[in-house]
Amino acid sequence: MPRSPNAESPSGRVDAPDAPDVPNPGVAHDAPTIPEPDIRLAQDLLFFAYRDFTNAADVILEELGLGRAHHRALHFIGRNPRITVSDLLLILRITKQSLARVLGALVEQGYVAQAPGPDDRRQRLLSLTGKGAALEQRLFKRQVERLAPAFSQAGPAAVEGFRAVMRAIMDQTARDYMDGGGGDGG
Amino acid sequence: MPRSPNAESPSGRVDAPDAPDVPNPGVAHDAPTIPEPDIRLAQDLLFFAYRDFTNAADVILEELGLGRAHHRALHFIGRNPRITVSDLLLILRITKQSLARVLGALVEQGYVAQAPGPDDRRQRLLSLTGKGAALEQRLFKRQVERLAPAFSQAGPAAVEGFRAVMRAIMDQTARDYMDGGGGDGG
DNA sequence: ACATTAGGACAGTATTATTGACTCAAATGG
DNA sequence: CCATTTGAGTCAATAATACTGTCCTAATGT
Repeated sequence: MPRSPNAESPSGRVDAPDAPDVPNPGVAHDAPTIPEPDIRLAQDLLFFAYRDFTNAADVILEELGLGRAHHRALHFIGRNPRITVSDLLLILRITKQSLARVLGALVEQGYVAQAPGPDDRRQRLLSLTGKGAALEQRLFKRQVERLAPAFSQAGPAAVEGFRAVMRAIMDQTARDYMDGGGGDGG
Repeated sequence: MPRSPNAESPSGRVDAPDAPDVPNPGVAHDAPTIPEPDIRLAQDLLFFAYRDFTNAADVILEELGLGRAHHRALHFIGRNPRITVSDLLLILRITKQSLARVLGALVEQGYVAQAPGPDDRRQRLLSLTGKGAALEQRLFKRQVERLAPAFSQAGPAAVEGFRAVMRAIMDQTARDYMDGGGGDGG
């Protein structure tokens, strides 16, 4: 099993926005049949852009003996303070055991704090410590250095298009996360 | 993709947040200082879109006992017939040993053929066999099923913007590859 | 009381990557 | 001709990230 066993998983925080003009997901009924070269180009774009985007923070991570998995956890905890372990697992779509190693290191090194849930004391609500927030800011800055010039250069209209396309590429579950409090209100 | 030791570029062009309104003669024009929420959003978009894009082909790969590394090699060999091993390494940015295992499996299972270079007989020019092209088509189809509806839904203008932004995110090396024969001409 | 849930832990394995050193054959240059 | 470099392959060891299955505790809920 290479990666994720399932492509879709029913998530918790589903705040269903009624889809606009999405007919049947998966099948383009009347779609103008995108030419193959356009798709080929998009494959390359996704590979190179994602690779170089993620590479941006690697120097800092390596200094600290952390990896990208730690960065991802840090990012999503920072964006969702007091998130439960379960909800974080749903976002990352990795197994509990995979997260445990990464999260354990982050807690042990004082980047992430755990607090018992007020309603359910079994929960360990995750938040960044001051140290964790500082590191996340450092990592974030590196990615800003890559993304901001790209956005400026491409212009606001292009950025709008970028957002629309990227959003349409991901699954409904991920769209739901982004619409519901994920990252902007939680 | 766990990590790469070489980040390859501190991305020379960095606009300092401390120096806001300085006109920048070198590049297009000065950045209107992209708001942090826009960058945060883009981080999430890149994570989810890339994840779900790559997941699309996983079912087929798993059937065949192959991984994403095999898919990437298959993709870039398909797009660059008779590519040398060295050039493939430059595109993928992995080590010879990492490629060797993947490439060995693809050759052994008859997906990729090696031919001695006509000018330099040390080279083993890589191409897809019929079987390899068929598999690549199958994998490609899965990704079309994810990308084509996204493109149709977002519209041509959005796709243009998507391309501009993604292109601007990657390093110069990758842009050069895409401009030069990479993928469309050889 | 009992089943379920949240979280953690242990043991083992797979994939993809890394480094370093080494071989071999072909090309290249004094 | 011979020495060096280069393209490719290989061996051995290791790291990071992920997976599986199983078991455990404590809190919840019925």
